[in-house]
Amino acid sequence: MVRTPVLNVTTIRRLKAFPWASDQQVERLLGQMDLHHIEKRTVLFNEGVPSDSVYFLISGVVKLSLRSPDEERVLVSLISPGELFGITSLMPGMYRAFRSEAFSDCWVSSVRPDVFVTTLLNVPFTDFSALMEGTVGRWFALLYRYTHFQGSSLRQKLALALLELAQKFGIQDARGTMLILQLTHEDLADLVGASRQKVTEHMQELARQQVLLRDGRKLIVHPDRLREVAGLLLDEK
Amino acid sequence: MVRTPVLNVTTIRRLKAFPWASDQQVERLLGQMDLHHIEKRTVLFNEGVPSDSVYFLISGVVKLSLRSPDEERVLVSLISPGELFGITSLMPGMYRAFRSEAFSDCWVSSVRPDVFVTTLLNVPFTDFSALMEGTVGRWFALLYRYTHFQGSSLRQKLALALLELAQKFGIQDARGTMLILQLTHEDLADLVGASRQKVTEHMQELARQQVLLRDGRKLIVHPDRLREVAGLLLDEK
DNA sequence: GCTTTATTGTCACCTAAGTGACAATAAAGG
DNA sequence: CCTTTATTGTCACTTAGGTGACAATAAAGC
Repeated sequence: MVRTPVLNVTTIRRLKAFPWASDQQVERLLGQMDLHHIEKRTVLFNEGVPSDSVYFLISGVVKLSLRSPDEERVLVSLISPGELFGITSLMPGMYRAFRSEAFSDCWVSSVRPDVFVTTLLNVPFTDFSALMEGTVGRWFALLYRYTHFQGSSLRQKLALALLELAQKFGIQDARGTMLILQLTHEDLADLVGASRQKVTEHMQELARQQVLLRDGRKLIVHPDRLREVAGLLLDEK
Repeated sequence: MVRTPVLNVTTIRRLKAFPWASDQQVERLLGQMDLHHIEKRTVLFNEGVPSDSVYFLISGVVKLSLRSPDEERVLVSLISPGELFGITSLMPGMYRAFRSEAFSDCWVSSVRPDVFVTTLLNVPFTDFSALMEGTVGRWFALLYRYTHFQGSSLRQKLALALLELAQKFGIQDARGTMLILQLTHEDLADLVGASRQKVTEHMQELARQQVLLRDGRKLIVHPDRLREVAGLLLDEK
């Protein structure tokens, strides 16, 4: 038999959550939060689905994970009681980046992100959310790249890094996306955490396979093929 | 001779920065922003120093990097014009996590984080900043771990991961910090991106060197020694 | 308590990537 | 245009960590 925990201001304070918020705000927030019991190994959400709620962990442990190119699971993080998770929902139009599942039996609460923000900050959600995207959106993109590096070969890491560069520094060209940035193989090596020599070898291989081509010292890449090399599903990112 | 760029609403719009903000807000923000020309290779800030301004890149490319355990530089990210960076300053009491330096000659503008937030969001900075910490602070900790994984040996990655777990799931014990979480070597392997077998080997090595000890299937770690193994400076994190 | 299943320990062997050491180019500076 | 310096290309050799295949424990279920 499972005993339903009480979700009140005292509980929140004990978990050291939202320490800055007033009792009144917490009270109002709680009125909008629901409560679920989740059994070990149950999936709360999967990567790729739309982000529509913020979660709050009351008890137990939640695991965030990711599918690596070779079908292995990358364990991204373990969430402890009192933590918020699923916060991609605070940015506009985001999809879940990780799968979340109960690592042990859990009590979890969820709220709509707009309710969460307006209650605790008294600001329109769209404004907040846009500001988040413009600021921490960058961090998120970095986290995306780094978590995907896990369990990838150098070839895949290179593809992932070039893809990110193409989004940031690419301009359309008849032959593909040209990077308006002179990067040496050494720079690329520092970016993917590899040796200069191996980067040279792999870049040549990628050029031979028409994934990219070099025009002098400018790079022209083919995002679709890079995505394929990186082992991403075609709809990802 | 360098020509000083004009920093007005038109420039901001052209760079597609703060698309959600009104002309009025942008105007007010610009009144509070200064402008610097930064020559290639100049360091804007170093990791470890207090975070006291938000930066906005007008032209050129800025590089974010990190010192890895073996003194190599990890290239974390390249910033393109129109992007904000140095946003650790939006969270309370944070230190810079990366070094930022001009990758090419740049024009950069900076603002005080409180001015930035109050102008664009009309909310007290302390409230905003506390909310940021409670939400995206997690992402930041993850990014910290993953960037530090770069260029680390399995041994160092394990130490880093255990350190994070100790912070989240550790309780003080006469013999060190006990993890109130049953993790198998397989879980740890998934967390650091390694094979189960090698994790077993390294965990034994770490136990032999008194960095951690096992009480049944519970782990007791020694954060200071872990920090040492991870190759962090003693003041870091 | 005994059987079953999960976890840990240990090996020999394999492979991707690191390393050092150059030659071959290409760019930059005068 | 020529010299200097930075970048790329190539290769043999080393090494950390992956892999498969077990035995030895420990935990869980009945």
